Amino acid sequence: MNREDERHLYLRVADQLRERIRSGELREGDRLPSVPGLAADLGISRSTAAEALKVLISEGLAVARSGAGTFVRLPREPQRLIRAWYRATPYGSPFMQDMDRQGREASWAYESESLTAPAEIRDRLSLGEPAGDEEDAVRTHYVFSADGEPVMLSTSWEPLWLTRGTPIVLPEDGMLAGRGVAERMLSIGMPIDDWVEEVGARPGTTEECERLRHAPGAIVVTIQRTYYSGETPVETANIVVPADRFALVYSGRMGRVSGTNKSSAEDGA
Amino acid sequence: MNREDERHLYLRVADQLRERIRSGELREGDRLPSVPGLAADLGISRSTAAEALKVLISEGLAVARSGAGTFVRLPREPQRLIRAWYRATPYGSPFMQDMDRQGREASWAYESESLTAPAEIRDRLSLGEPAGDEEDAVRTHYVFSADGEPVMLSTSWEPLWLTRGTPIVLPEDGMLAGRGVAERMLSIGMPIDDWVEEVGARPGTTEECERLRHAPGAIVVTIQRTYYSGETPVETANIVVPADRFALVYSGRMGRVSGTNKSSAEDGA
DNA sequence: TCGAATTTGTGCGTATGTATC
DNA sequence: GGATACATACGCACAAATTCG
Repeated sequence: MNREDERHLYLRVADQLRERIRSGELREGDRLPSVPGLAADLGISRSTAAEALKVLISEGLAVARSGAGTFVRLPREPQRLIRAWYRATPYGSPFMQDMDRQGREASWAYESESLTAPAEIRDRLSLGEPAGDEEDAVRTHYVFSADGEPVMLSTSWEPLWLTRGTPIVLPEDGMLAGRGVAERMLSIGMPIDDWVEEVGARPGTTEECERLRHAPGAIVVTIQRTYYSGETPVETANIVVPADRFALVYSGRMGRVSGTNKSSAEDGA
Repeated sequence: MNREDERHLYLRVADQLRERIRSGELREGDRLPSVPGLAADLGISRSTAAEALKVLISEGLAVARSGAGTFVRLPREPQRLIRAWYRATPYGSPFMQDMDRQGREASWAYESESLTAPAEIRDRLSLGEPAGDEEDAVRTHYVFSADGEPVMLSTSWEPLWLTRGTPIVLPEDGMLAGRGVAERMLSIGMPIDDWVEEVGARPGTTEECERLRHAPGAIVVTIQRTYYSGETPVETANIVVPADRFALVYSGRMGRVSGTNKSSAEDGA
């Protein structure tokens, strides 16, 4: 199965351990052979044994606990978060819909504040230069939970010029609280037409991992989402989900202009 | 500036080097001090000096080239890979289009083979149980490069029952070589209508990181893409991109059934 | 073209600190 | 407290890749 004889000793040892995990001999949470143990069993040096374990750790297949040992940590089958479906409905919050679909109980906590948006957000919301230190956006921090366990962080920004004086200035206030951005914006005559999401991944910050009750430095998937009403950006959010628990699902149709777009829909061959 | 006295020597050395990069003293492509050099200058052991460099490498701030040295590699603003746009055209390979749009020179290498698809792929292609050890799929490994640098891996699977006996059995053979799946499938009367992508992130495997010339264990974004012609899956691929270089962009319209879908379009209030 | 010098990578050995059980 | 385990730090030797005269 190996493409070559695998020149390096520590890689061969790593392969061997990986195989014992793959085969099911070593299971989630089991202790891997210790560094001195491996060294003695295989007649190799401790440094080399340690090197082999580091390979598995860097691949995310194991975690080391100082003083205790090195333990198998299998990647979980991730839950699917449906981010786009070509039959998507615009009502209710996407997160709620998803959890409903999977029969999990969704809940969330939030905290809103008006302030002057930072440069990156100004850009995404086309806010232009700040007028002195005037507050021009509402920021809301969300922590979403499924079955009581925190699973998603979101920081949402809405321009104040849009919502000032309307009943929906505060996202989680009034009749439409918890109904999602789309419905709220519709209520003030700004129906959301388009969305753009930019997806990336990075190690989570200490704060993010704490809030998600996650191991420090664990990988998170980040989404920068912006909603548009016509050409006007009406909301943007930075969303963070733990990568080992969630996969994002996008879906669409190819080769045709979708929906009734002003830029005339021709029929693809 | 350091939050603590930083107990460990190799971390202090790493901090020092990182600072020299941050300050601009060391620039993109510059050679960092060599292991023996560092050891001599700072009066530390070679192993510790090497350890310090490994920290920078794992942070993606440097790359080592065996025999040559260790070089600064500054994080770039991530390139945007456009995965979905509601004005998308079905012709040409998506990767090529993207690189064109960004004025980068795209190239790729590939390797095709027919074999019996593994369980996970059978599932995605609706292949059912394997008939003995009969080959029933064509697998193609791709390495895509931009400006000579490998940036994306893809393993594509196509069911043999579809393409056997047609001019497009081998993806990179014949007239339509390099034109992308959509065009090839169209040529045998299977136009691609729908796509589904499942996006996740994890540490790269040793092999993936090698192929991408990336630090071992660096974070990769994974995409599982499946193309459908009607209800029939005609291709599926596992795509891997380094997370520190790319962000995926998805975009769409909200609240309407897109395109002319057979499953009857009702008009949302 | 060849070889010498340099550099990273691997592998070995040892010792010490510190966390966990 | 004692045994065990990982993490750091030191030392050395050699292989393989690269660079340059």
